[in-house]
Amino acid sequence: MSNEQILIVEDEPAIREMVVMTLEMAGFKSLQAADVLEAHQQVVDHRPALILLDWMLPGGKSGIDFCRMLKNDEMLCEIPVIMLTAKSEEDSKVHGLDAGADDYMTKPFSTRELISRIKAVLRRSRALSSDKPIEIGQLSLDNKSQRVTAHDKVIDLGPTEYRLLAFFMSHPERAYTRTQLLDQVWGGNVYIEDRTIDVHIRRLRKLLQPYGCHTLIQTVRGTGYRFSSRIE
Amino acid sequence: MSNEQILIVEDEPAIREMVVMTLEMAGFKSLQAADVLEAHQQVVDHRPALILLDWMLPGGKSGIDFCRMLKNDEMLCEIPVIMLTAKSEEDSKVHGLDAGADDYMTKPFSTRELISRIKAVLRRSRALSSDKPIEIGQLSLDNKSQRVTAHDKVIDLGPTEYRLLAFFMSHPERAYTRTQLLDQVWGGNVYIEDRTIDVHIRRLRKLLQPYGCHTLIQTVRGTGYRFSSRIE
DNA sequence: GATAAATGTCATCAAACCGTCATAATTAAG
DNA sequence: CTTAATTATGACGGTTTGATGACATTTATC
Repeated sequence: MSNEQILIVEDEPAIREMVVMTLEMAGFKSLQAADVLEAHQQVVDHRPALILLDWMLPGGKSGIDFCRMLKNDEMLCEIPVIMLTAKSEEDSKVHGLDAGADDYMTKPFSTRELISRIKAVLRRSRALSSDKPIEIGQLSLDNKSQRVTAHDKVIDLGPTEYRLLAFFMSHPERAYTRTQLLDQVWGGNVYIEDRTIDVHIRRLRKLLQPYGCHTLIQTVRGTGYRFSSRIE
Repeated sequence: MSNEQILIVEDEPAIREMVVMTLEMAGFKSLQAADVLEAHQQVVDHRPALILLDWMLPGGKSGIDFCRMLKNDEMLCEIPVIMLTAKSEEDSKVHGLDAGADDYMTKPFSTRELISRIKAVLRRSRALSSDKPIEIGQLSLDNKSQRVTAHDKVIDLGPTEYRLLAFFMSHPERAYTRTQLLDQVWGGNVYIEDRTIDVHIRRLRKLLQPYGCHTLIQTVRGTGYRFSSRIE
């Protein structure tokens, strides 16, 4: 049921048109907005499946603010957001992710890359709600029964470890800061020490160790952690 | 596929048409309704084998209300319901199940997934009304004679324990919250304490214990319970 | 109407889970 | 090689959660 609409929020018409073309060639329907106000209208009216959001926008509110607002809205926070930033604003990567964006891209980007990222994000955002288990390496996480198995053996995780692993497995191959993990796994507005993450990572690793899967959770020094099936 | 009619309740004609097409390609007959009023009419007139129900509907009554109403109706509560929700309303999956829905899907969804879920739900609902008992592990539940046996010995269960076990055995390998169990087993809108579930679980386990089947009912800490033949 | 079975609620207990800290180990930089 | 920064790890106390037994009320049965 590909009623999938993708909203592109971008002030420069040329870029917007280009993206729309790309999207339609790939079989997506698209919506457009030139500023935050229009964007908000479109989101409320059509509930797009994904939002491409320029970091710099005219008017009082920037893209980051808009993203924050979305992610704080109970009804809208599940819509995945890909932030678009100019190369000179590279630093904004971190800020973009902190605002709750699901991915970011630096302009200029190739149409191929755009489509592939969009598909990746959509796939990810569906993964958890689907009733098929997520399988990575020897690990299999079944959200329906809330159970994790490795080599067909059931691994008994506590609630928090389960949520943490579920997040990692639905967002693999990318590093997250402790703050991001707190936001995503614990949910916003918690007053928890950053370092507590270390302890939960430790516990998770310990539980995965007997199955040799602890190597999947990798430390990214100076940043945080990453779940990856690639060997470090 | 026999004379099975599936009712799709959805206000947007485009989506409705697409679903109808999908259903017919898979060999199902279909009925349509755009709002709760029409839906009710169709249900009374044709008694469909299954209902696809949009969560958001125009008019005073929402899909959830309609579902609750069905599940409270002695005559209609056996008709399985699959709730359709927009992606951004993901939280509603809990509420959907709480209202007594048998499954939920988030839009947009693939036609393949739709058909597979429909078949799964129909299979489940047939299992209970079929002549053949449900057998899991050593346990056998025969809905015709309303009896449960293990190793050919009859286990004497109270009505509530029987319904609880019947629900579990027709929905294995999935974690349910206490609230969901209340709505599914006790029927919607009951004013019963969540914790009461614990007691019934306890009673059920105690009765199954002599046959070693108590391990089938598993605690999912922080969530609720699960019926599973896989060892923990 | 009396007895027995079934059911919902509560109080209590034990286990688990979680967040924090102190300290050890590791890594990076000078 | 030293030092500073960062992460790993073990332990602790408080809190939450589920298990369990007892009890009161309702329902069914004779």
